Amino acid sequence: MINITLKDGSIREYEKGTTVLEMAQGISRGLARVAMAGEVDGQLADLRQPVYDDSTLNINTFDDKNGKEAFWHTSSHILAQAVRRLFPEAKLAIGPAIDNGFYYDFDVDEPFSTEDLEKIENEMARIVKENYRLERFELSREEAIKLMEQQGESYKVELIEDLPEDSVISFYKQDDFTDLCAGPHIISTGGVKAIKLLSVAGAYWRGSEKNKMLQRIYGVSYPKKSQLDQYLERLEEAKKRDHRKLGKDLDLFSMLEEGPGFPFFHSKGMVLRNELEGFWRKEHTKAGYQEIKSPILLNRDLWIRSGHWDHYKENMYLSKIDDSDYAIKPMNCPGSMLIYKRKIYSYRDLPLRMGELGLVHRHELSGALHGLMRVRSFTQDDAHIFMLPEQIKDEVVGVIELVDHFYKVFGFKYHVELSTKPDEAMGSDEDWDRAINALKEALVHKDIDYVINEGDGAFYGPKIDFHLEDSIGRTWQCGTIQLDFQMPDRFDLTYIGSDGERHRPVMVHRVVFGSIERFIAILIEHYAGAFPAWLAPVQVKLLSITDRSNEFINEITDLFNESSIRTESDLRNEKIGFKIREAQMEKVPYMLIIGDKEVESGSVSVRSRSEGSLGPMKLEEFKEHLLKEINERTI
RNA sequence: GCUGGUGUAGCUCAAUUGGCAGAGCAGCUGAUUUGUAAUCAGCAGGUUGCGGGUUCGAGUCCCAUCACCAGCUCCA
Repeated sequence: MINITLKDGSIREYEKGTTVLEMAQGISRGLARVAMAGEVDGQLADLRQPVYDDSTLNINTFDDKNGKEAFWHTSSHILAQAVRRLFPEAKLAIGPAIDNGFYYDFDVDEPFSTEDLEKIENEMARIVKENYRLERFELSREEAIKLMEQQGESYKVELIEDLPEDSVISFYKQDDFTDLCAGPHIISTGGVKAIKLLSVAGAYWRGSEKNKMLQRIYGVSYPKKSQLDQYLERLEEAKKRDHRKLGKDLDLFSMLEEGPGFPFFHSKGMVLRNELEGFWRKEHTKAGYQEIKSPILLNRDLWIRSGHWDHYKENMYLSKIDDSDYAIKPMNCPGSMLIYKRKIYSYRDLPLRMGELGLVHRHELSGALHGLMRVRSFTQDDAHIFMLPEQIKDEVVGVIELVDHFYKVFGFKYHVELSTKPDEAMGSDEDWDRAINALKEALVHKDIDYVINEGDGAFYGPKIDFHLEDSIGRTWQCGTIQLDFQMPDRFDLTYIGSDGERHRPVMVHRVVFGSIERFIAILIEHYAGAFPAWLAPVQVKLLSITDRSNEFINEITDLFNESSIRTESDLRNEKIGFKIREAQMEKVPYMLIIGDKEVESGSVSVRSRSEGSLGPMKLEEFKEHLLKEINERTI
């Protein structure tokens, strides 16, 4: 007999070799019905897996990450089986579960069409209805290769050949369809009640453009139809919020053929930029930053010195001036380095925080461009902090506090990731350990949970990334704090220590917004274009009922202008319903309706974008209310 | 950059097998002076992304090119 510790801490006895599913059934029939995978001693386990030793057990349902993975993994097998039925000549590559669903790569002569997707989806529904059990079996390397060769699956053979010597080679079989797979899977195909194939796209075998382009089919599936509908609704909602559409509708910016990847900001988009930059300046001054501005165009020698010429040239825009090579900056750091080097610093001068809203240009691949999210020219809210080694923790804490403050203003939740030393890295192990520990200490000090990405740091230093979550649950990486062991070396930066000797300062490179352009894109989608008053391009719109109120409206406009409230008036000879409709579609936070009544009483009739009519208010009272809302940056 | 798709009026979209490029909204003009999400009428708006080709005839078919979209890759 073996002892199994359950999630609630209770211990149960089972026969050796009892499977995870049997245990789930023993715990609760309800749980067994929704079980999709298990965790044995924290290791992801298949439901069919027998357990031979004392272990801890956790049953995963669709609500758990592991459960989803098993579910979507099975879905991808159903997809592959359906494709094999309809297109017997298709070769299978790989088919994993992803964050939101699954995909499978196929090698076929003809790309799949939309009609094909429909047929495949129907075939998948049939396989679900036929409710095959997924049987797991293991083979030796030779047998595995032989089996896959028999089935003509050359990609699978390649995968098996690349597996480590001692690895278990497992297969899953449903009906007459067998696929190489590590698992786990749900018990039978019948559990996948709702499936939607979303798209087909080309994808290289093993992600390398040197390899053959395969056809990748993406899909999602859920245990219940209602969950699928909910997911599809969320996709629709995301589409409605697309910043490219709203950017056009709200007249914020445009992307033109004349400058692919180079955004044009319209006056309303500039209001957003200026507000964000103003907020940034104010908060950074408070936090002890100096602001600098370095040139956009700098000569080749600098880029050689910074290392960009050797490692980043493909992405840089180059120019020749008077027979010398120049490049447009793809990053701001070299400029900051030069400013630092202008002086000799004492250890008493550190930490030195130099901020720059720096316009950078990078030649991104044409296929990578995406609205304001991915552009070729953008403004980083950069800053470089030069410090003593023992100041790392305090400085990082300072940046964390700044980032936290910024994201809270916009109502973003966020999570943090810490990336450690990669295989190829510069700097000694001691430097890395000390730096990583300082980063960890800072996070612990601020009581922030974080995920560690082992070996995912840049070769020049470890980093902390901030991933913010928007109003419909998508995450975006924006802020980063990056330690850099390389730049101070390359530019031979020094400070004079208390011992009178020259020392190398530690440098941190950090951004809060990431890029103003991308941040604006995220804000547009986060707020669905309905910006809080402090950001709204037009904060209040004055709507006349008849032209008898024009004079009063002009007086109000002057009054608001004096307080820098962004005001527009609509004096057209139109019905009030029509004016309200337009102002509403422009997502103006407040509308003031001004007719004879208001002129007479000197009051305004207030309508809020979100709450509708608020009734009459004294003019001064409304003004104070709005100013308070703007100054407090409330939502 | 690669694979597939798309490109028609300022915007959203129509146009049978290749056969006179059309509608709504926006714009302009006129009427209407209106109370919380669309007042009515009229007018104007186009080298169908750009360049070639096939054809009696091309928005439609072919070639090339640019941009965009979905992915791959990369990343703020």
